[in-house]
Amino acid sequence: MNSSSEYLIKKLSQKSLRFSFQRMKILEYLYQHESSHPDAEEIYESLSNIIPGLSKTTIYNTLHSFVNAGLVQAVDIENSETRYELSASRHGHFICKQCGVIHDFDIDIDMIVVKELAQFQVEEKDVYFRGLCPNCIRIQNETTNTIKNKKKEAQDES
Amino acid sequence: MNSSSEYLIKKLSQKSLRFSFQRMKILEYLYQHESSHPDAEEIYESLSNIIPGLSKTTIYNTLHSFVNAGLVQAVDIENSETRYELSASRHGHFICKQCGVIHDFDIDIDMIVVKELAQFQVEEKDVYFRGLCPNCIRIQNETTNTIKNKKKEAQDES
DNA sequence: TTCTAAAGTTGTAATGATTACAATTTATCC
DNA sequence: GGATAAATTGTAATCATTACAACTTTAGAA
Repeated sequence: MNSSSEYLIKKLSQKSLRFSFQRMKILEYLYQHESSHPDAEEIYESLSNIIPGLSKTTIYNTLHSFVNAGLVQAVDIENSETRYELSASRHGHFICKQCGVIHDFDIDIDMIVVKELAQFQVEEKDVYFRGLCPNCIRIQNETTNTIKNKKKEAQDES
Repeated sequence: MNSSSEYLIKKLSQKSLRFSFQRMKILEYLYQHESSHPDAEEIYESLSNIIPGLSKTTIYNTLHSFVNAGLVQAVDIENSETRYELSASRHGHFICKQCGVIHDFDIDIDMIVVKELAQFQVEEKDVYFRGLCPNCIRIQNETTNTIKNKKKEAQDES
């Protein structure tokens, strides 16, 4: 057992969770794919190659355990699959409506204090933005220009 | 056809949508249940009594049309069903993890400008808070006190 | 080290919101 | 009134997630 496993064992036991190879690999996967915000399916597909006989139920169980323990955060910006990321400093999430890419952005969410909610116990704050990412804006503009040019050509010909 | 239907016809035609009894009733339902943020199922159950033979597909189709037209907003604070509300001034949504009630709160979302997203085209901004509502906090405290009292009684008896 | 109970894993079946689709009906425009 | 595109309906399919029961592994006690 290597040192990173020992570190994880400590980390997990602090949260009353037991160590397992599956859990180690799932957490490792999230660590190595921080920016892509993988969903359960993606994690399952990738780890199936490393862990023969891995069950998708394990992926779901583990992710839930991690979320409950505060190790991992669920990103529910899509109404289809839940995506996951390691718990880190709070930030906002932008999702591109076109290509689906999720982009993290810094935002001081703790700064957002709502007087109206004084009597409420606010435990989680999520800021979700939706729109077009720079890449998709560029593609859209190129397409629009092509159409305009085609129209112009047609007019010139007539 | 009464005046409110005429108003709706105008409103719908502005969005290139046709009038129908179903659409009128769905919009009416959302209007009369603004604070409860109903989901498709709830709308369907309620309107089935008024519109015999109503199809759930119609509820989904209509809600999608309304959202596309900007008449209605989807609230995806729960990872299960999507809930709906009439488009109004932007506000935040708080959901109670215990009882599921959704509470709207005023927040100047337009104020939230993220320099990092200058190259992005931000079309929608959602602020979702999660935690406990005042009512559930009260219930929780009462339960806790009851347990404490029971423990104390047990100690006193021994 | 061995034993044991609790926790984790697995596979399959079920759930439940949402969508696809084709037939029928309806609204709008001429 | 008739034509046409749009809306409605009902049924079947989809797909992420959960329920559950049998089996395996972990962690701590003996």
